[in-house]
Amino acid sequence: MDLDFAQHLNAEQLRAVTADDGPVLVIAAAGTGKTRTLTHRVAWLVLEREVDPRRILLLTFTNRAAAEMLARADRLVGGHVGGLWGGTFHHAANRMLRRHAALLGYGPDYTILDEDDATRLLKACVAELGLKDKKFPKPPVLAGVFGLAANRDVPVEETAKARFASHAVDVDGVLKVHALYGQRKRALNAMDFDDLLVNGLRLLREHEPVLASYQERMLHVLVDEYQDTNKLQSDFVDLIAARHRNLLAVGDDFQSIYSWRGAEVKNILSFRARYPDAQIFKLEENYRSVPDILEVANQIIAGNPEQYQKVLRATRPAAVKPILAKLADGGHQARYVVEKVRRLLESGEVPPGQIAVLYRSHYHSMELQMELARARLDYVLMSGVRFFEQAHVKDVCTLPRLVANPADSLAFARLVEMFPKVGPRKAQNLWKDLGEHLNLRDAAKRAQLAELLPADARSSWQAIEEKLFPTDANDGAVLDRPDELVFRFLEAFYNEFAEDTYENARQRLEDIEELMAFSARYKNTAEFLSEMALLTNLEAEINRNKGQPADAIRLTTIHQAKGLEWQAVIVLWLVDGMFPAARSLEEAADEAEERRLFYVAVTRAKDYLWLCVPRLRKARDGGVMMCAPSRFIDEIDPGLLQIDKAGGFAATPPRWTRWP
DNA sequence: GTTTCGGTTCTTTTT
DNA sequence: GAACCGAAAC
Repeated sequence: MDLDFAQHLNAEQLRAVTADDGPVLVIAAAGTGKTRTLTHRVAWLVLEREVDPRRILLLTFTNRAAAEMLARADRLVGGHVGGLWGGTFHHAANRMLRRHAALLGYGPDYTILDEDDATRLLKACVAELGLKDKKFPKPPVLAGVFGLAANRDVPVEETAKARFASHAVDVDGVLKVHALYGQRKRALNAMDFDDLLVNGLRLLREHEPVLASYQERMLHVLVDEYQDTNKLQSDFVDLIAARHRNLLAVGDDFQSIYSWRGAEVKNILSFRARYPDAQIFKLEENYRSVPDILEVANQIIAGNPEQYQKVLRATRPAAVKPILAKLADGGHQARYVVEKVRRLLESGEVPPGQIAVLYRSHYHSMELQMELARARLDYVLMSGVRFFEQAHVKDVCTLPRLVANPADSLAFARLVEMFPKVGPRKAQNLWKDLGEHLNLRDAAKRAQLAELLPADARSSWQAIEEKLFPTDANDGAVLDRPDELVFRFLEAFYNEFAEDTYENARQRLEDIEELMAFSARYKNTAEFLSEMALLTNLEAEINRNKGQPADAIRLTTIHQAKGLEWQAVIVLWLVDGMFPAARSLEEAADEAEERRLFYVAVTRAKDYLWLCVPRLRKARDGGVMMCAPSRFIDEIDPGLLQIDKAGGFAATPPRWTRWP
């Protein structure tokens, strides 16, 4: 099959796509066809260089990016990229680890702990060590410190000391928690997200034959969003690519927004130092945005000192100026956005799916959500709580988890704590009495559990026992199918439990229906559970709307908007303290990253851009406080923006909820 | 001694 | 919302 590469690509892109073997770095500014370049590179390798797709490794930052690129590459080459390894770093590591887990002392069916699991386990560790104290860091904070240390490949002690420098924190205690947490994970046969990367790297470093086989196999390694790789990830890439040295990294240092997770812009800035023979290509021609939006973007980023100087060159004709909307408060902002969205939709020029509202933090969207609901406008929320991490989803996955990994104490505790008269304490004692192990295939073990449960809880369990293990059927079959397992669990217990527990039980049960449909796609329970842990809500959203792309307005954080584009973009709460976020300024003292985040937001827009600046925000005590416009707004030449004072609206009337 | 319930507080960003 | 805390209920 013939593909005319020169016709599909501009000169810059074509040079990158057809580059010779050896290390290649592509600096791709926003909207310059980064994905196009990567997908065409894959097509080029397969079609022109006749590389077997199974020998190409494509590492991406999100599952969505991987899915999109694979689909596009597949279209380009006419369906011949099957077998290409594509996915996130975590996925790639997981894939290797499943195969070689024993080498590191794990069972092949190790459980992946999501954030919620990890936090619970940490909490238990803190309690066990008797460190529960007002002044001791909370589990999510500890998780953050441990994660940062792991991802930067730096000792926990160092990270903890730096993080708690200004507080009198018991660093010794923190280290003890870390050690115990590690032990517990081992006992559970479980890895958290960081362990996947750490152990993936260890596997390669400590087991020469494994490393050699992957190095030999991966003839070409392509990495997307290279500016957001951390130490572990860049080491991983360097190791895998060391044999053939066909490494192509694509990224944009201006869009590095994950340093808080250990990402190092240094990786992209020092690429040439590590690969002196690297060919470097720059993509600067922007096909996405109108010139005024690009000019705003260029001015924003000019405030940052970076090494790869580049200017976005517009290719589109001039159109409307970006709008700076001066608003009274959050309520006003919400009504203003609804009004603008309405007008865009009425004009017929912009479909709902081409409108996005972006913000720094999830909670910034609360008022708008209410206003959109009131206006009966549909929206899709890429929300804070991941689909798979919602309480009800986790509840129904306890049985599959125990089947896959009988040592999974977290799943066990979650399961029995749903029963009456069983709380954390009882669950812990039960687990001990069961020998810290519950194999559901073992009838005697199940009987033992029934025996140990308090009377009120026993009937709950017996209903489950009868549904799951009817005496006449052959036992194992149900257990191997997560959808069937979940379905029976619903019938025996959870439907009723949900009705009693949740106000919105119906909606939650609908989620579970979706979950069952999703799980039916997987061959076995372990694989399904891995995917569940590694997919974010963004991908879940796509799965849920499969077949019919959601034609609704999108509400999303800027972080999750990375790599996406819309005709119309509205950015909320451009106010000092919210954007830039006060916390990120004090903790990391890194204004530059917040500025890059703003740059990412602005460069998502193709035609229309609104920057919203309310004057008042709610204070913690329920009152209101004045706020200064974001410092980033001041960095933009006022002549570039059209000011909208939105005079037709009034501030939200105060609500007298409390007598002064 | 535990579980359960009701009220209060607080929200950065994600695999 | 959901995580936390304190007090009532078993």
